[in-house]
Amino acid sequence: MQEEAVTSDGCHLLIVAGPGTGKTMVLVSRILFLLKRGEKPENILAVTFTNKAASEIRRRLSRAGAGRLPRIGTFHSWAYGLVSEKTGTRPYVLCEREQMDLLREARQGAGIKAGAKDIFQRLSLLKQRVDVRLVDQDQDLLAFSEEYHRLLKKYGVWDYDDLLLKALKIIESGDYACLKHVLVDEFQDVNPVQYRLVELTGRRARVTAIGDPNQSIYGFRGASPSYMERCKEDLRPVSIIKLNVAYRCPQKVLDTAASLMGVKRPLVSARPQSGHIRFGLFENEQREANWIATEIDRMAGGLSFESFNMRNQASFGERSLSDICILYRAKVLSAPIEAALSRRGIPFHVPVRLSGTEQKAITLFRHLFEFSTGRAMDYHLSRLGIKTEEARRLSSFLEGVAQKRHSEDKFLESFRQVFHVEMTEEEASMIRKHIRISENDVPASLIFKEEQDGVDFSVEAVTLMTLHASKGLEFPVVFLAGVDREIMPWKETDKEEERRLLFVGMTRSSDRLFITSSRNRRLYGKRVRTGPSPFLKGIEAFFSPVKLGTGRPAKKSIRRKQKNLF
DNA sequence: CACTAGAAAATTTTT
DNA sequence: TTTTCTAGTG
Repeated sequence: MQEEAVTSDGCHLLIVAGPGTGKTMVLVSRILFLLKRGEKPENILAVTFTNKAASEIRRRLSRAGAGRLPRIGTFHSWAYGLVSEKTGTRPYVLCEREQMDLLREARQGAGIKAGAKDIFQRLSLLKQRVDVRLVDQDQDLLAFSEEYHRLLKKYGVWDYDDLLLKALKIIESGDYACLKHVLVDEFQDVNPVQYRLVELTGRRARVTAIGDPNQSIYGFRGASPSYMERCKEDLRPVSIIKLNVAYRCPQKVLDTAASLMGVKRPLVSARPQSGHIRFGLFENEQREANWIATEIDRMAGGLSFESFNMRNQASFGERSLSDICILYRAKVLSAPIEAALSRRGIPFHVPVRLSGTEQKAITLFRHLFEFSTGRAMDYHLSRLGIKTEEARRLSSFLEGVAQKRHSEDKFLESFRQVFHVEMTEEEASMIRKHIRISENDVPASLIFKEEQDGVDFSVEAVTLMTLHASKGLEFPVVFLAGVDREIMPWKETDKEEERRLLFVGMTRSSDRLFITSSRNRRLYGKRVRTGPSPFLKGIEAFFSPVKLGTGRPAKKSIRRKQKNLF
């Protein structure tokens, strides 16, 4: 099936690829196939949702000796390319923080009482759709939208949504460099504007769309899995290929996951039969966390007692810490787990999250820096509270700054002297910690250190992250923590999307899967009664339960324990 | 405008 | 419980 997907020819192609079926491999191989067949790289475009995914594809292509690479990038970088080509400028796109600042301003200007975040969320979702008329919306939203877009225009800056909308206009006009092949990864995550972009491009080019409707977990930001069905109508003629063999999960995990989704025919595992699924119900989140920590300790060969050096060579049956991940629905749930791991001296890493203060400091620096590159100068000046006149007189100084590749400190120092911009030492150190001025790009640009370095999975540490962040990753040992009522699914959210989220979590495992839940949980300072997630009902038959609280497998009273679970 | 007290919210995330 | 938001003061 993979080969058929790679070499399919003649019309559009929809590849339905379940977890671990070799989605990225097929995508990369197909690009190689097209290149080898003589397609010019500039006629091929591969679209992803994240820069990380784009780099991964680029990396794999290079390693396979692809030679000159086709265009590979996110939807937004594609849009950015179209817009800058058309307008002959380099649009300045607001980061999240800048956007928030601007929308607060817009909220003031429009005199709206409703919460800023709330009204903006609504507007953004609206802008991701093509089938809604703004005129039909309520007065507050209308007034807000008008003021917000007036500000964007005034400052000459863009937001992400507008970038895509403008790109759509360009594609609609037909005035763009022709493509022959467009390949879209994670197709189940497209929002309406992105879908329309692909569909329109598909009238002149061949589309290869790869995705898995069961892994659509971004409905809250406008995505809809329905497009995987809809494209069968819009992209014609289309071949549809399903990849049914999974190379990651053991059969048992696939069967359980299929049962969760109500799928009749589970994927077929190509792995040697292994893997078991254990379920543990605990009294509270402390016990749950302790049990997870103890289990990891044991699996990794007793970290508490072994010497540090022994850790790297996991002996037979033992696990390396980097093989293990703990997933949870929301970041708030990680605290007790982090504490339990720390108590046992088990190293772990969590994706960094920037505090509000850090974001603020970084944005301040971004304004300074971007101002010096000469883009959207009025905008940055207005944010910094510097008069335009004052700045103009210093233009010669500025020319120097962007070119000289100053270190972050030097850069700041220059600005302090010339503009008297105040910055506390605390802020400066936050900036140093997270931001670097790129030495490779021309013109120079800012780089988030974490973004560049990413998570280093070779480090001997357990990985903690949200279920969402785990999509696309794979670990031999997966713990799904806090699979409770009210948490999974989260409060009043879309149940089916939450179900898919659990599906994503379960299918990260290439060997062992642990699911834990708690009867009581402290959440936002309140103790709430939870208990197992309703999603687990109906699939418990696949689990081996864990004896409550102690961490020992329940050998004797399995039946009774199972009855008690719900 | 900068600061702060008190209120209100608190997922999930990328660009 | 902790962080973020916002209106109101200085």
